[in-house]
Amino acid sequence: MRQDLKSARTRDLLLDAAADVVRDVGAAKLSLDRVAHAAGVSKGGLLYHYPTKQALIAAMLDRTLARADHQLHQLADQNDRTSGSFAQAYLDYVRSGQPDELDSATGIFASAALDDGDLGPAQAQFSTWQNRLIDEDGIDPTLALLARVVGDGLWLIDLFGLAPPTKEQRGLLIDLIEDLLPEP
Amino acid sequence: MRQDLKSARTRDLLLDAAADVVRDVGAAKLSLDRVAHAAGVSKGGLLYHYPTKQALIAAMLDRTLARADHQLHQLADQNDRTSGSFAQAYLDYVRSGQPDELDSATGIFASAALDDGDLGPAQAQFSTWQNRLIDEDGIDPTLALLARVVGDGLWLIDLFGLAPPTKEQRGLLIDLIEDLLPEP
DNA sequence: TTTACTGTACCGACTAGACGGTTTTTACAC
DNA sequence: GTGTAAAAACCGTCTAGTCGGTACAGTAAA
Repeated sequence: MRQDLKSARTRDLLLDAAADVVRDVGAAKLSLDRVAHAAGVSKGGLLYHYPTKQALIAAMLDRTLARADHQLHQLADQNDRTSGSFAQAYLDYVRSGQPDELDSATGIFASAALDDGDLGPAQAQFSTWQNRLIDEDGIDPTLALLARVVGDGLWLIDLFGLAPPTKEQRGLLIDLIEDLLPEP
Repeated sequence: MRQDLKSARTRDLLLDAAADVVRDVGAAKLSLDRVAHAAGVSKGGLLYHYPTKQALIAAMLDRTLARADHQLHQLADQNDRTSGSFAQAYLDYVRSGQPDELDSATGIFASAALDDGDLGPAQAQFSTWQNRLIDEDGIDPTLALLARVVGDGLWLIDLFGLAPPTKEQRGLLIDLIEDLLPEP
């Protein structure tokens, strides 16, 4: 239906705007007025789609997690390994550095920082990834955990800007871990 | 001077209370009234010591970083290695899991989440640690970076509760990395 | 007629910070 | 030691403003 398409487009636009606001002025100054204005939509229009601020933030988080999950699975399918393909994907995901991961981070960040801060969906998603790595990736669980912790570590270090390593340092680190993984 | 002692005690008390508030109700609901009430002090009294909310948060962050830095150096002095003692300390710091690291995290978390979110001091501190690991620890820089990223990764995963690994998994992971480090 | 909005006005709750006043502690003269 | 004046530490209220959410009347399109 055209309405649904248009509606979905506006809803995505609103999430984009909310992510922009978080990136530009910080999660604490994420207000409905600001998001509506950034999206070129009236406050009433925003509330038509997301009736509460909590709903808006939950949607940001959902989209963030869905996108990351999709990209991880795509990366896992691309590399032709008999085992460790998900661990490999985890490393591939953070190899290059900060492309739009910062954008992706805003969902989690906003949800964590804001009022209720329901990180439940994020915790569930990370738990799923962790299980997939540990139980179903066919490699030593400790190696899988290593890939996961390094991946998440680099990603979170980038998110907060806590002295992120250079691209070269990052590349060497990931090379080192890939050498530990069994042959494809 | 006695004033200084008493004053310092109250200031510490206020920082403790602020950390409690962040832990109990979340960083977004950290208000001056709440902190003052939690500390058993009036709002005016709080503002006497920390004239703005920003100053209070900055002080939380400072104390958090100073404590972590102190503990890291203490751990580094304890282990008798000719090289890699700081990397070893980094791993020791996160081996056990969440003792009071969550408490330690509140400073960074609150600062990041709240209004201005000046993470400058934290970024500087992490940068100092990173340099110390890479340049002065006498081991392969990539191994040093590995210890750092795994340490920070586990710590940040704990902070957000993003499917933290069990104590056993954590122990095996750190054992694996310690095996990679050169003999003491 | 339904969907998808716009635009404005408004309410109640909350909050940072200012401010004037009060108690406690310290410094020092005697 | 004692009195005392000043400084430090602290109290409680008030103000100005923000923000989430509601309400509602209207509009354009399908």
